[in-house]
Amino acid sequence: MKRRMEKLEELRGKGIKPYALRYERTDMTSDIRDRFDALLDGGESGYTASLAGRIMALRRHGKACFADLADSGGRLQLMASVNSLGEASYAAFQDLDIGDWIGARGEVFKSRRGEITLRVSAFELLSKSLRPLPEKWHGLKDVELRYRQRYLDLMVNPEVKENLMVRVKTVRELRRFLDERGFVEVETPMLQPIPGGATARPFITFHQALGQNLYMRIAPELYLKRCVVGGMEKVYEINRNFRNEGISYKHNPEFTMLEFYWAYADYNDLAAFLEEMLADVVTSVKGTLSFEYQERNLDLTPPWRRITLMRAVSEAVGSEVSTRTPVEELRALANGHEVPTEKGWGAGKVATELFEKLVEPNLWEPTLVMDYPREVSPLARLHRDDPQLTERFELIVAGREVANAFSELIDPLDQRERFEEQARQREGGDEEAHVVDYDYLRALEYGMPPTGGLGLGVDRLVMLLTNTHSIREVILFPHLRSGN
RNA sequence: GGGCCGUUAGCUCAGUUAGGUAGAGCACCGGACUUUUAAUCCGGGUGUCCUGGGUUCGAUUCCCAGACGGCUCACCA
Repeated sequence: MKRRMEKLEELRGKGIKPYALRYERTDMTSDIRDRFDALLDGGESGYTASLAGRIMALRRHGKACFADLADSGGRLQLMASVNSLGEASYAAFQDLDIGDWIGARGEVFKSRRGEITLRVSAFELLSKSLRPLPEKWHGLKDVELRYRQRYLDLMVNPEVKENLMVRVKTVRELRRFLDERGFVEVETPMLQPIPGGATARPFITFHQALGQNLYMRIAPELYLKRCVVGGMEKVYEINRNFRNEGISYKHNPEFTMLEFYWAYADYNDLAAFLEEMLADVVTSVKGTLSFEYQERNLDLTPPWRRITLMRAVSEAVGSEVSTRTPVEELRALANGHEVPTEKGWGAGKVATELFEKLVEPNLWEPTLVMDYPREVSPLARLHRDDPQLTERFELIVAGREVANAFSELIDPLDQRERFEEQARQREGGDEEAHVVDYDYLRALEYGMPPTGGLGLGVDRLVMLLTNTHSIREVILFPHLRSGN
């Protein structure tokens, strides 16, 4: 770094500006590589290109010098020599450092060893790099540095960019799929006076002018449903949710969620739609529905297995349980399987806990778990055949929840009761119980059409598609504790 | 928040078994070299051994506390 600062001063002394304004680029390295792939070894193309990018490697050979130039399309070799540049300019080229941004112009040829190369006849320094790059061969492995200085990770570890592109494509394909089916994307508040739509601890912030607390949203759900009340029959939003919970390999404080609401549809429609959507999106992104995840095969080809939550729990505990099973019996089963319970919990919550501890981690192939208990689903419509259940399902893949969907609760009186139940749980010490949202109740009182709604964890889907273990591998700048 | 593990050069890592302030490869600096591509050859270690305290004649090494990270458990998606 010290040496490079000196170089910077030397350059300025020679009247060379180390930070240029612009450069007239004619081609990307990828274009050149595709276009002249068929050139014979040692052959000339007769084409003159201007490339721009960062120098990633330098191989100096006295009166000739090779460099690898990286742009967003890839890398291309440059060759500079006294013959091509002249003495003075060649000396300046030799003085470049790995990491410098340059623009280079010259004819494209293929070297004797078959490498497509630009013979530099003119170049200019576009931006001087003052810090040495991480090692070219081993790259940057220190995970802390990789996350804290992601720009370095992006520079030297190609798979980081590949994973990012899978994420970009996934989001793009989700949008395309929904747009093609008449859904419209809206933007609802990130700052909410009442944090609703999920049960989670929110981040709290304060609005000075209003003199009141606002909460970073934990879900867009209640606002999207207000859109449906207003007559928007197919709406969606892909954006961040914020939850003030623990950080782990599958949790980041801010994460990306797709939520859509579809008027006149129920949860059966949603299940079929989800199968179609993921099959379409994943095929577009990966070219296949069957791929490896964490050294096991994963096949997302629909139709997916469907099982009710009570059925799954019954199989796991080895005895029949249903919504008629008394809470004491469920507790006894939980104890027998070393699943801890808390005293305020009802039968529905205990059954769900049994499912999450005993069944969910073992569901590898995509599975639609149907009919969650009423007690754990304060915004879902009661099941048409059993009022202790709701018309709700979750999609579990590789042991993790990927999507959550239900026939929406549109009955304002029922919704009021459910909120009041949640309020009692809150008073009983459950900090994450849902807060009553009176304005939302008022919206429902104006009438909401029968609607199906679905939420999909985009980061978790991308983790599956990139075969990554940690959510931090699919989020560009994951949260870490700030150092001193 | 709990448990376990880790932190040494710009990067990737050795090492101090048993206390005497440290080494390799790449990168970097000087030299040779006009088709190399992890270029090669010759010469050169550039360091707050995470931080603070303790023990000791002496600590990067041993002890204690802390910071940050990883894995994991708990909460959650």
